Amino acid sequence: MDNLKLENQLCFPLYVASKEIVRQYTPYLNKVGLTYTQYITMMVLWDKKEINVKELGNILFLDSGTLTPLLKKLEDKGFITRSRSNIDERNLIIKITNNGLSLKDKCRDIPNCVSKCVNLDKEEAVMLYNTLYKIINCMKED
Amino acid sequence: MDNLKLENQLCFPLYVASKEIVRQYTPYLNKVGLTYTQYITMMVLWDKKEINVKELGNILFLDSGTLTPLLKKLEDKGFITRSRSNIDERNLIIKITNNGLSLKDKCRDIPNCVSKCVNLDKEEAVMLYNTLYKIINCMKED
DNA sequence: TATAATTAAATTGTATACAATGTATTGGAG
DNA sequence: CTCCAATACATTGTATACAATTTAATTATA
Repeated sequence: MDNLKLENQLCFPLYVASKEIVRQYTPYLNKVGLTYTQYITMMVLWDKKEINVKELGNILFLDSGTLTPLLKKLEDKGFITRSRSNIDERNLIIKITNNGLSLKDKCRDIPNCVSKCVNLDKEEAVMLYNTLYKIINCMKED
Repeated sequence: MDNLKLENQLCFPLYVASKEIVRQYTPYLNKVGLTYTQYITMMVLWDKKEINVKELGNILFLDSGTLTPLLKKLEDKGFITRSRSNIDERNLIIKITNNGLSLKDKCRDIPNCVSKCVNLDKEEAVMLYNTLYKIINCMKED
């Protein structure tokens, strides 16, 4: 068995499924003025209201090279504010605005719309979820 | 249950796992002078020797906007050639070079190195593989 | 057979990703 | 208190991704 054949890779369907799922989100997210990465960033903010870039990066698995320009765009759109911490000027505090909070209502149906395109039964979805986090945690350790 | 919480998403661990796996490949691929996308492109070429951009895009789920610059880079590195078809000048034929063929030997151990970082038992891996292709096929239909 | 429609790549524009580097701030050792 | 290491974020450079448009070649149709 050739271990350098595309059909024998696990990484390839992972890479494709990830891209294609993100693509399914795109038309819905366009309507509310978000990209996929901006959307998951807003999810953290809907939950935490306030967070610094470092913590946000830890949660989203993204670094400042990705987050800095992305957060500036979310600020331009009026969904968040960016301000330095008084306690430690190195920290940039991201706060959600009222505009950003009310955006959540507009996104309410998006997860359902997308999950309809992915016909997994609940058992299969739970299995996938657990396996993916197992992979992620394996790699976190290094 | 809040369907806009990050922990309740299936797409998010998929997105993270995909990125992090690709990142695991990076140091090994650097040694042979490839990026991840170039690597999966070479996998197709190792198998098929010759293919046009359209077919390649269908296999890899990538469009010409991604492939055109990528294939130019692979040509610069001497792993492939790019030439128009005589039968239909619209088609660009990608052919693997001897240099590209011998690159495969240098990549032989890479899948094993990476899979060591992902501690899945065989049953779990097969399940993941099947679920991912199920998702991909669902979305192919639209 | 002229012309319209289709197709295959290439190009353009926008938005990630991430390694590597730079910069400003803070904390700690002497 | 001073200098040095560490930390947080920003910047730079390279490489995807993909929607939308353009260009060139081919096919279908009136």
